[in-house]
Amino acid sequence: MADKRYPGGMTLPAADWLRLDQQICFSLNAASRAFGGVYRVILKDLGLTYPQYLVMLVLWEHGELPVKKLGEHLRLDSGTLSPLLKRLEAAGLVRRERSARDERSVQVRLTEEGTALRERAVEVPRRIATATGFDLAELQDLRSRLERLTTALDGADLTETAGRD
Amino acid sequence: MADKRYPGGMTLPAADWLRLDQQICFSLNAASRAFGGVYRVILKDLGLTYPQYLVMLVLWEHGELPVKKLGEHLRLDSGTLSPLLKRLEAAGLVRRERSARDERSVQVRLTEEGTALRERAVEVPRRIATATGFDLAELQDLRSRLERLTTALDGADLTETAGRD
DNA sequence: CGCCATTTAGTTGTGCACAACTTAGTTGTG
DNA sequence: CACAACTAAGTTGTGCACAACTAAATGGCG
Repeated sequence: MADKRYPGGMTLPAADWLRLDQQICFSLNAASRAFGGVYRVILKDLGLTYPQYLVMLVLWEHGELPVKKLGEHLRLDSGTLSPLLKRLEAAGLVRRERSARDERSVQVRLTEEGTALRERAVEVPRRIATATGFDLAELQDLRSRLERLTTALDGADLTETAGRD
Repeated sequence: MADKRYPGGMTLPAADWLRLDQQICFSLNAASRAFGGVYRVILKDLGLTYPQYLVMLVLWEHGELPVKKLGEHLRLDSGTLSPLLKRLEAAGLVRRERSARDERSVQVRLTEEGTALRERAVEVPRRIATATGFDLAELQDLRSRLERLTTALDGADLTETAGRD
């Protein structure tokens, strides 16, 4: 119980694992929130929150989409998207309408105003990138590591439940 | 406006920046939430949420702390911590008491139950690390990159406001 | 001492994430 | 066709993040 074998072949005392774990999960969490803070300031001009901006990015790239597809792109479910989209609609940036072909589905499409907002958003990424202090290669590298991490976490087998064997 | 110089000396069309930006901010966000999902499952046994676990980690490492110091460690303010600590107190894991020396300050300390929970928590980090599929060196490296990122973002000068130059 | 700026927690309100559930529409099968 | 299984979106409830604010205590400074 004191030491644990690990993929890299290295071992650490369990007490140190607690500290390391704290550092890693915390850094990720902190970086994510720091990012959110920077976006919050920069997006204020556009009247968007960070998650709303992500939705708009997807719509600018893919055009009209059903809520379901939007959720797949963003890894979000209708519980999060429904109220968010309602706010975007209230802001006049998107419209939601039931698909005629499949009445279960709701198509989300940009309004003229929503499409126009893209012009004002094109400068956001550069400002964000500058704020990170990272160069392009580093950002790309970080992105690929994070995607690998997310894939691993999503596919992780967590059945090794506490007490049982 | 089409191309932007960038620290690394590389350039990209603005439209591609929008896509890249989407990828990077989104991967960080997604990784953070994927982490949260894994923690949620693993911490269920301990009756903790992920932010509550972070608070417990700090308390296990540093012992009794005022809310203010706790917030500095976790990059959180009282608006988040106050209700969270109230829930931890309701769960019997911590106690909060006004400092006698400075009555503005509230000391947060572990109860016996809270201290004892550490024994059951020591296996969490290993399970998390395994779920990431990363080896120790990669995790350390990722952590240091994320910390550098957070520092840069926190210190970023965002005064380059929209319209002006 | 009296007064005011500062500091520390806490409260309120908004928005997001997510589990669990509801509602309505669709599809497959006998 | 009837009916069960499934699917899409929305709703409800809990908890977190954060801005803006309030309340109370502290610490200077004239």
